[in-house]
Amino acid sequence: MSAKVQDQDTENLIKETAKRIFFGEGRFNATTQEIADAAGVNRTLINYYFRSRDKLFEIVFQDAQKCEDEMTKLIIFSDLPLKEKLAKHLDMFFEQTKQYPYLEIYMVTQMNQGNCYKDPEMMSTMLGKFYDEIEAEMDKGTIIRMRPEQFALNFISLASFPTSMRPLLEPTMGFTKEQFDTLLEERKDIILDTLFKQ
Amino acid sequence: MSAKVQDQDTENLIKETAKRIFFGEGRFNATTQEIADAAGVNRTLINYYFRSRDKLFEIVFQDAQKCEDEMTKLIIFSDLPLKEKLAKHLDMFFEQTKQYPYLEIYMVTQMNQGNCYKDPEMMSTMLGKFYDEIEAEMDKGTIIRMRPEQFALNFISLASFPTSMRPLLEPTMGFTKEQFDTLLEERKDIILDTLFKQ
DNA sequence: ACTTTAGCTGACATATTTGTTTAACTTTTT
DNA sequence: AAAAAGTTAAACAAATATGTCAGCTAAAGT
Repeated sequence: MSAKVQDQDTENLIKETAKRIFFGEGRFNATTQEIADAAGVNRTLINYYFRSRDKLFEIVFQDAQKCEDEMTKLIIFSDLPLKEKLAKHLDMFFEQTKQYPYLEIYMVTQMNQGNCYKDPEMMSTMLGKFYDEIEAEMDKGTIIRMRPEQFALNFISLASFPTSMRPLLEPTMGFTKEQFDTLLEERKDIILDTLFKQ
Repeated sequence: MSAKVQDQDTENLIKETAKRIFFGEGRFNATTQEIADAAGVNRTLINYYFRSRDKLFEIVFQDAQKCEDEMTKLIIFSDLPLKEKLAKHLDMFFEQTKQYPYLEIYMVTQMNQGNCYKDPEMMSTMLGKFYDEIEAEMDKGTIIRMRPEQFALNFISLASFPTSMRPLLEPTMGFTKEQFDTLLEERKDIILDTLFKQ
């Protein structure tokens, strides 16, 4: 039993380290040796626990993706008014992308290579519900009229882009790490103000 | 002389092919053989013209980046009112990202690995001018008040995200290629309507 | 205390990719 | 026609990364 505990420990250590290197630092081409070094374990342990580098990557990827999806589901299906729902999603999202800023970017490069794990069923259910709520707000006049898909795109753009492109934006716009953090903290309100009529 | 022309042709053919594979198709790990095959030339020609795969990549990358920068400069320093300036930038930008959707994403992964070629001098000049114009619009009351950096982030987010994340968004949101194209074409007006008060 | 076994390691074999070299062949230039 | 530049093919060396395997170690079970 406690053998299994130790197993879990090392296996998990490798997994978490790989996740950090891949999606926290954006080093998608990191070698098994680099991952092993970062985790402080022998390289062959990666093969021992995960068979191959590809499998490790796959597991880590699906892991991170599932985590994000669960949260999104939880918020979307909550009974809050739309604006509060979005506010909550922003909180969660900023937290998540702070830890793994490169996850979305990686998903983009993989999606077109056929490595996709999104559940289209769930996705369309969630989007449908989301679109309905957006239309209702437009009827109420709290947001300007447009196709709900466009509103959804606006929201996800305003939320995702600054975090997922941070490594590019921060130096390009001449910010220090601290300044950019401040900027991001202010963004939650900015985004809601931009999306909803004042 | 015409030897040089032929030289230019093949050299350019390789360059353009590599650019397409890297930043058009997002296959950042494409081998020299794959590039040569796609260009219909012998693999060793890549070494002949560019010494190494890395040099080729570097040249192609800087090339694409310079192209984008030139356009941006041209528009930013034009004498149009802000809203029209942004409209023009959107036109240019959608055109560019349609051709090389993966360019920005790649820049993100490279920026933090130290491979950065942005001119900070020029950047801060452009941003300064941009911020001033934004403040002027806020004074006029055509956009809601916020730090100009936030407005800039809003703009670049709304413009960039849907195109640079297209490979992810299109299937996730359940669009066909045609539907997504339509969506993007509508976006120019949507973005301006979202950023400026009605 | 002894055996078993999971966890772990070093060495090796293999595959992939890259860059170089040499020799031929073609086209262009002189 | 000769020379030069462009191009291809084949062969090779070197580097890098990956996966396997036999065997070692230390903890768990008996």
